[in-house]
Amino acid sequence: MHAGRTARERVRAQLTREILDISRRQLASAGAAGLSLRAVAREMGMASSAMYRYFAGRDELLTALIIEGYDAIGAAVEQADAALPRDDFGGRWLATSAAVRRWALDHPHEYALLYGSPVPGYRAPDDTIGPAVRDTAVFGAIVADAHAAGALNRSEPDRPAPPVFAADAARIREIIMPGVPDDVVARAVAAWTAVFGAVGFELFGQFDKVIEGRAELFEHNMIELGRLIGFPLPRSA
Amino acid sequence: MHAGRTARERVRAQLTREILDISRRQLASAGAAGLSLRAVAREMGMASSAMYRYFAGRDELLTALIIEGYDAIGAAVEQADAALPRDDFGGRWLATSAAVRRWALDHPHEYALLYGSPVPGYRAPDDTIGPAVRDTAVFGAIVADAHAAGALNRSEPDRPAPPVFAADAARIREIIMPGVPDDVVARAVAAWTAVFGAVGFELFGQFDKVIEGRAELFEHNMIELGRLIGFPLPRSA
DNA sequence: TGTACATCAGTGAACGCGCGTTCACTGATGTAC
DNA sequence: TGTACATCAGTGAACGCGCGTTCACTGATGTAC
Repeated sequence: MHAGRTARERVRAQLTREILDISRRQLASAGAAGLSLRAVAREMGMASSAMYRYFAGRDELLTALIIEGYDAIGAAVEQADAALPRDDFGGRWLATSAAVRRWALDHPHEYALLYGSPVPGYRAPDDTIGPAVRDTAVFGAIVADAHAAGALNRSEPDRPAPPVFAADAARIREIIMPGVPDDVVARAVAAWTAVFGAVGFELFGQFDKVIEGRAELFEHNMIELGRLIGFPLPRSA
Repeated sequence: MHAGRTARERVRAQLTREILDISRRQLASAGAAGLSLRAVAREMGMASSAMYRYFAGRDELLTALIIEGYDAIGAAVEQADAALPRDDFGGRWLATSAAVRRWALDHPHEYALLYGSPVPGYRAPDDTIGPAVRDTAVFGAIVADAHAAGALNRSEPDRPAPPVFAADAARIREIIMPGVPDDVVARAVAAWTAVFGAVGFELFGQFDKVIEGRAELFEHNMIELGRLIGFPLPRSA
């Protein structure tokens, strides 16, 4: 199952892959700001000028890495979600948030590229927007499914979302959370950002010398946050 | 009120300040990874070698910036907290979380240096640990005060924290949250990381083209999160 | 108050390194007839 | 099936740049007597 017909096309595809793999590996040592075409070329055993047959420049390479990264974490989250019965909303929430954490721990530098500080001097083109929401779309579907099934119940009384948020909520509803009312969208955003807050703290060192039982605390907190949205979740961990 | 007695000492202190100020400004354009002694020296109108009279090297300069950053955000949070009556626990929570967001928006690159992706090749020395908890200590005091006053009440039933978390909770109690039981510590950690998750998403671009009413959504979500801890908070925004 | 000496800030050249990007080129692969 | 030409991958040298750090030095400031 070779993608291109001619030998040239096949070799090209394979070398492009190799460049991306090596680049991703180099992110780990130098970070995004230090990603260097010359270093990649060196490891490929090619002249640095040959890189320009594959990518128009450093920024285009970065963009490709970002898109692949979003796709990878998105796929991981989709897979975690797909493994559970559609009506196990609490389980799906816990599985997807855990998948985000797992992927982040397994690919710390890619995670930093996607969700950490922006790379100075680099501006992401619009191509990255689509892949960027892949993981969030899974989460949105869980919330939408649970709401449609009438399964979102909270002991906390509901508070209306702020009026200015109505436009944002409408936009979010349209893309990933059909039929979900504003205040639930707001809580969903809160919970989803909290997932990345917890992952970021763990990954970027804020938990160092403070929190040791990280996996357990993460799951515990995800249950609390899931309750905030209203997912049906177990009483005790 | 000059710190040093001799003219030399005063000039030295002033130039050190100037180097730090220029460095901080340069963080903005080049990011932490691109911070360069030579660029700072150029802007100071000095030979690059002269920098070594003030800092032993690039890493020591970075460390100084990190420490000043933690101190600055810590001071901002302290100030926000101090402006409210000690027994207005909900207000103090909202004020401190808002202060974190405010400071981050006002100093995006410093925030990225403190809470974003680690700088590749740089390892923070232990000097940074103390200042790093200054903001968190304020938050811890609010939780501890509220708990001591018996003011933490939730509609959600309590869930015990996971057993492995006991050691972490003890450590946290000792440093910043005296007298607070494990499950409350766990929820406090969840809420505090969620603050930085929300700020990070806003600052690092995840909200671009999605959320416009950011200040309002932030405050709304902080009320939800504050309820999760059990702070007394208003019913409607 | 004045002199002799020690301390320290700042200079400028240099070392050795890496980077992104351009350009004219060689030689291999693919295509049209 | 064979030949002529076009396309494309990859080379290597070069341009112009920036970086951190070291070192021997000059000259000004501070200190002890």
